[in-house]
Amino acid sequence: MQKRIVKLKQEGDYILWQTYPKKDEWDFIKRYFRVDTDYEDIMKNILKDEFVKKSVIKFPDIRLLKQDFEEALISYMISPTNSVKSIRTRVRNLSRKFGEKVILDGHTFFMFPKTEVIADASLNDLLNCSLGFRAGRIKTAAGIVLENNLTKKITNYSEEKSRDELMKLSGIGDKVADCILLYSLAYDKIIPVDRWVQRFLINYYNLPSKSSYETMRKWIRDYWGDYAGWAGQYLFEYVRLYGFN
DNA sequence: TACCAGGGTGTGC
DNA sequence: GCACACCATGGT
Repeated sequence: MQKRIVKLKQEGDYILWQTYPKKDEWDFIKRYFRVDTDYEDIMKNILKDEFVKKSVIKFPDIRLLKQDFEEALISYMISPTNSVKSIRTRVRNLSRKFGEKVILDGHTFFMFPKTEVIADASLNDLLNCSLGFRAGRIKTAAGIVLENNLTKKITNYSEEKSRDELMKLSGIGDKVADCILLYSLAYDKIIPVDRWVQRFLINYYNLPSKSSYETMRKWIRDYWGDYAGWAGQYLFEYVRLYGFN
């Protein structure tokens, strides 16, 4: 997918948008923001308890996005043992160093880098983006994605096959694979189980504190079903802001 | 300053 | 299968 700059503005109940480049603007907006999503159906499925209910009330406007596959893959490979703030900084470092520079309305933007640029980058340049031990893995993964034409192929794979292929890449385990599956390939039944999700599963839903990833994945699927990913998104925001009081 | 961060890998059992 | 050390680096 082509990289874009998106300008959004809320006016009452309406969102105004503008993208650069302008070509296929509506197609992009529709896809990226998942405009066709049936929220009533989602709510019908996930509002099963007081925890989800109060999270939805607190953050009613949270939406899942459908992000570019390669951008999601590289971004989430940066995430392990990093804070959200650090991840943002490092993604920005990458964009500033390797991304296309665009000046629009007097503002300077840097697009997220093309995968071939990451694959061809020197390890030293990647390390200068503060990627640390992830730098080599990201460079290698970028190369493999291109060689195997994974971006195209994965759209024809099942969820399981997609996860298997992603986890063949060094630096992608269960959680990162699930992030890519949810945020880019829109498998809405997935909740990527990170530290915060573990905490709310244990503290709210009484799962044993040493449950395996697979155990949690199964529990999530049984309990929330096809739209678990949405429930996870609301709960995640809630516990991060308000903790477990 | 010491501790934690939207985990993954390798090793040892 | 599970436990554990280690991994770079920034933020607080």
